[in-house]
Amino acid sequence: MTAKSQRARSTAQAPSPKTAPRPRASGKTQELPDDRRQVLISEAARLFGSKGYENTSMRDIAAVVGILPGSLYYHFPSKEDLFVAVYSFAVSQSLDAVKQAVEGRDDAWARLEAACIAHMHGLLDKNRFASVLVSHLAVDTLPEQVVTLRDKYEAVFKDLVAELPLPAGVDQRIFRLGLLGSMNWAITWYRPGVETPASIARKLLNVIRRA
Amino acid sequence: MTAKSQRARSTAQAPSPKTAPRPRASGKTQELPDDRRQVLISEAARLFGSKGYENTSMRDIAAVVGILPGSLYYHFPSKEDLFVAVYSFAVSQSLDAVKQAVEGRDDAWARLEAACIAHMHGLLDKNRFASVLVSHLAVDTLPEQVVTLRDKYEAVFKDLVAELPLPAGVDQRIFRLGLLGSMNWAITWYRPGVETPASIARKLLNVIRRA
DNA sequence: TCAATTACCAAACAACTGTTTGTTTGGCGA
DNA sequence: TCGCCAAACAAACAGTTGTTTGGTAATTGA
Repeated sequence: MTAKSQRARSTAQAPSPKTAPRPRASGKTQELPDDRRQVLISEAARLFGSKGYENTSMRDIAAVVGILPGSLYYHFPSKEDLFVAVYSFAVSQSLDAVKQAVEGRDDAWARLEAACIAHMHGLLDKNRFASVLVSHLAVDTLPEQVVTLRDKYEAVFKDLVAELPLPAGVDQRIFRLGLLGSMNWAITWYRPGVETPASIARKLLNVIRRA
Repeated sequence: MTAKSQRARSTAQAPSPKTAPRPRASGKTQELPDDRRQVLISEAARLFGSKGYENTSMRDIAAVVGILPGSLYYHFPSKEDLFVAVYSFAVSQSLDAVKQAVEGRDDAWARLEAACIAHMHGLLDKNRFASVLVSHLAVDTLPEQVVTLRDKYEAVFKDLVAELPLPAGVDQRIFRLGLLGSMNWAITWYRPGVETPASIARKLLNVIRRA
């Protein structure tokens, strides 16, 4: 994500094979003839999320997929484009999880709690598909699209907070940013153990929530 | 902070010139013959804090100091050692600021508020000497010494929280981690404007504090 | 005055980075 | 059977990275 990329970035979204891609012939147990692109995104997400963007090389990603580095460029025009795809995937996954957790519940606090639990789950649990969402700290080096996606995701929490019967004098924006911060920061200290992501989410909310 | 450094790291704390260093002969207006090492640390802190560790090269640091890259290795045996020095400096600075802000106050909430304001100030204000404290997200790639330093800093907040008359059922640890998270996360969204670091600190605390 | 030390320069090093290029493979529709 | 095309390989490219080495002015203590 260096400011000066080595080549100009295309805005295209990669070849996007409309015609069904042919299944990989090689390989022992025939895997699903699944969308190859999605596999790349998922594996890259895991690496970006755990090691960070700058500490993950295209060679790393290629290796875990079982491909040569150059071959990645058939699917994505640049590393940054790959990151955007990964981030976009993570946002849609998290959005789905949060929305599904919320729906059906009536009480505003219960809805927010469900959303927080879903958020923490995506952030800290085995999959950790959401961890890439918070793997980047230097915001001004983030591609514009990514910032847009992040805002889109956080808008859900904006709505949930708006529903809350908060006492006058409590800034909704600060409330939301504080809550998200306290949750996102958990990746710096969380270790699997007695406390689950869900229990942490509940406790964090409990600190904020008035008796 | 790659797990496998290119060379083994020394544990030494750099030459540490006890004898007064000679003033730079070159250069127009004669700067203070100040401790050179401290200048390096300060400039490196600014770069690490704003661009992040991996996006800051030894050449970047050398350039802002007006030195050749290799010359840095006279003062610090490796980039990682330099980072540890920077982090250590940031911790001691922040510790001083927080302790000074707290002392003289009696009320537990007032003490915590003063500490939070000091913390946010160091994090977001012009100097931003504390921003390097939160510039790293992947904790397991952090040098051990840095983790120790971080814990030492956060211990102050541990004490401040312990003083608080919190209602039963509120986990002190979660309270502290949540508060620190909500503050530290502010570097991802704070922009200088109407809201000051101090006002943000107060509002974040106000969300947590019970009426 | 002279040897030692401090703090640097100049130049290179190997390893690694993202990326490009040309080529090959295998299946599918015509 | 033929040509097409998705998807990969193989190999290199140029630039950047942290770091090392050997030398050299300026200052200092003796």
